[in-house]
Amino acid sequence: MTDIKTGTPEIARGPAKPLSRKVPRKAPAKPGGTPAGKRSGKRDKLLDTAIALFCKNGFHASGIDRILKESGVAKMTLYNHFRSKDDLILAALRRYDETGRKAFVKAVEKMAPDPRGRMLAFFDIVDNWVQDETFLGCPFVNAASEFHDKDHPAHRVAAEHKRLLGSYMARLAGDAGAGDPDALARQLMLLYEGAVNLAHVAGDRGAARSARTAAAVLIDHAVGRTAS
Amino acid sequence: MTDIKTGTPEIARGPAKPLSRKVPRKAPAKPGGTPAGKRSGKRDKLLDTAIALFCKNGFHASGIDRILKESGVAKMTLYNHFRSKDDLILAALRRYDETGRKAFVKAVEKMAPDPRGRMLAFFDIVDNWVQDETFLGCPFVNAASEFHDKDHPAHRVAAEHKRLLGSYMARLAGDAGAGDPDALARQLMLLYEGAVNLAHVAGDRGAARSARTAAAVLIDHAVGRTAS
DNA sequence: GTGAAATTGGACAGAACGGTCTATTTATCG
DNA sequence: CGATAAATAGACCGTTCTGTCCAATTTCAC
Repeated sequence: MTDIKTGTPEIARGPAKPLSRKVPRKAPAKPGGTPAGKRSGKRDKLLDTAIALFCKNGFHASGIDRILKESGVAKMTLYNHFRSKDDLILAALRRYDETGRKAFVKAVEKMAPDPRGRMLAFFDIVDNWVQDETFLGCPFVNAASEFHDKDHPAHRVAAEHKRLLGSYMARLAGDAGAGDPDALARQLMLLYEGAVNLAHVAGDRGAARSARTAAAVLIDHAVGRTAS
Repeated sequence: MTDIKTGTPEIARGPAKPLSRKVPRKAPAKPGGTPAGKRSGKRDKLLDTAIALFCKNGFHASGIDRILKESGVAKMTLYNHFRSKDDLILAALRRYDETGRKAFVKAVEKMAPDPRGRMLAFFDIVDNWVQDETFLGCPFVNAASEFHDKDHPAHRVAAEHKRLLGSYMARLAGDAGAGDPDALARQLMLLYEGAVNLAHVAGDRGAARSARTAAAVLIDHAVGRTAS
């Protein structure tokens, strides 16, 4: 793990040494082009188990041995795919960011066709999320909580996740005709962040619905004011 | 620490066994009434050091030995005042809640005399907070992140902290003449929570100012709509 | 089948963890 | 002063942690 005394994360820069002895098997690279399919089942299994345990019990509190036991993978397999626990944490967060964000956007766009409706759908999806019994807070907020150093890779991934989500919201705000899309998006992201965290910390089940109501007010204010 | 396998916090209920051999020295209880003064300097020092380290490095990542070294207190002194590390965490959070919330309210009331001004002052103070170089996120969000179990005492303290802050905001909203003070307060608390967390996770320095702008819109909407 | 790579289980190391115990010193108050 | 309680340093215990090493086995491409 990162040495908390020096505060220097040891895996900040990309891979230096190859992880596996040679090139990992991965795609056979047939000229015909066989679809990659299950590239590395063990790796995926590790990442799935890891992110689940990190979400449930925290990053520091989730031991390697626990992850291995739960995933049914041998220790050396883990250390062939990842350099360290920090590296595993980082990979799990990155994966969760990509898949989670894609799924989120997809759900939003499926729920409403117009930008205003999509901005509101944002909060409907959050409502579904926080009402879920398995809801354990935003994994990226949790990551930033355990890795306070802004230069820590895990914190960086968390910040980037929030930034990308905000960019999407700004695009919607622009499409909706807001005079200052970035300003509106920022305000809506405040409500989003607030809803997720109040739901988690205070156990407020209705946080997302309140956020939606407030969002509607802010949207109308921002759009109506400059559109009229 | 709490056994993460069973998930059962062992210090949920109040003190069962006395911590010190006899009654701690504390106030001499002279009939004349000598002011308590420094009741237990060591205990306070431990709590101060502990909360600082917990904020900086996290709860799990802050070892007992580190806290002792930093505070210059012997290990047995700690275990005479607190039953366990979990107990120390809890006491530190409780103390931070009380002093922090009092200071917050005091600053708000000093900054503006009227309820509407005070609701906005809320966000000015948050702005000061998050702009501070030493800002490390909300300790209670951090606590809830590391102790996900809603029944864990630390999570409970965090939830109570948010609830009390929300109650204060609701009182202001009522005084300001909002038709539904609880609803407005909830919306403003969403902005508060969002500002603190976006500032921390995404490093957004302007989050609190954006929150203030949005808060003004929501306040005017809630008050003007029902007051007219 | 053959050979190379991936995976396995388990032992192991070295450090850090929370917590206990004891013997000793320091401070406080009647 | 003398009694009593608080605080001290440090050894110590059992556990858990990340990470390493190895010999044996399985998987897969050809």
